Amino acid sequence: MDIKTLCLGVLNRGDATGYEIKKAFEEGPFGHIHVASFGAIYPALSVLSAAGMVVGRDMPQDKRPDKRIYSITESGRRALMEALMAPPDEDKVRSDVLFILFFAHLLPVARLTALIDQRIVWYRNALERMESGACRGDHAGERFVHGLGLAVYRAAADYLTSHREALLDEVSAPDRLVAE
Amino acid sequence: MDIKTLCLGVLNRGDATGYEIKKAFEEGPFGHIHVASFGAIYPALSVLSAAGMVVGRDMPQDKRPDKRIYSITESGRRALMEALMAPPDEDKVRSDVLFILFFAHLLPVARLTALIDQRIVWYRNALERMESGACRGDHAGERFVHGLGLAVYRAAADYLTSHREALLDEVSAPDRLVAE
DNA sequence: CCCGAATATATCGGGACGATATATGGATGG
DNA sequence: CCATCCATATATCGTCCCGATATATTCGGG
Repeated sequence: MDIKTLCLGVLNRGDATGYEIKKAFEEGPFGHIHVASFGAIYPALSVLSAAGMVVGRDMPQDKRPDKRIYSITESGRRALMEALMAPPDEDKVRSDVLFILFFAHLLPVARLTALIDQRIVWYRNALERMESGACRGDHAGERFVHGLGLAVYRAAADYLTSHREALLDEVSAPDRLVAE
Repeated sequence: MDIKTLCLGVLNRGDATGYEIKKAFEEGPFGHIHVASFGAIYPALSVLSAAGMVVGRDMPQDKRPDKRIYSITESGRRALMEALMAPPDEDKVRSDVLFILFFAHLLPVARLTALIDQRIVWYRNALERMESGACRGDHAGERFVHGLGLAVYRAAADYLTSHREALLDEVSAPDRLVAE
């Protein structure tokens, strides 16, 4: 799914600035679905604008930098629908933390502890935010995907909490030195 | 985590070719942790080789294309350790399917059904592969991360199975036409 | 009072992805 | 029986994206 389609998807829910689109992929309704960077969003909005799939209105602000509020057009909605009907790519995950934890036996126990504890905190914060309903929508699909995100995050947080001790015990066991 | 580090991580578990490294990120022990493409792996191995962090031996084969088997060096292990001690980046997820399902109210019910059912099948296959132990390792961290992957995939599969009907009912309800 | 965080847009370089090329053998199927 | 696809194996190349950086201002906390 290219960035242009992602922007159209966000704008289909309501008008937004580039900055607000970014937030939708950070802590908003798309938080656990997709990432997107400024360096991709702003050029994508320019291209979409030139193609007539979105229109932007400049909103000068006093106490803040000027905004440009984008709205999706009929042509944009058609392009979104077309993209939604195309065969989806495979999911792509990149987790530095899991990669590092994979090599737990090579790491100091203090680092392992910090890594796992920080991750549990991260999940707790994400769950709190998502449960607060700040990013829950009206449509069936939004609630379905939101619920899936909650279920997955809860499972991960539970696993980390319940298996944390066992891992730390295992890597700090005395026979580790012998095996080494 | 850049591709060079990912390659070093795989090679730290044992010698491998570029092709085998790719498979480790598809169906191997890193399957649910990280993605990596050929177009990134082969150049990374060349750079690592020039830097002396891996060494490659050419293995001519009769009935197959020739292989180049890489091994990690002491210098490569140091570089891996250094990368493992650096602060990890945030997790990055890209899920076309979840993005599409988010707009369930815009899609034909047949497409929704196919999308969800295919996804359930995908999770079942992944779980079967992971439970078979083909990609379970010896070290504590490998088993920990493996277990986390299982827990998360099971939660996702369960959620999809148990909420599938409700979503399909909701989007095919008669009042959908009225609301439209 | 200053520093950092938040709001807001824009650009640029480096790097990864995905498609494609090449070669071949085994399996699947019409 | 032949054709087509899949698996093995490496390599390159264009396109797109990420992440860092620049710029400007306001608000809140230490």
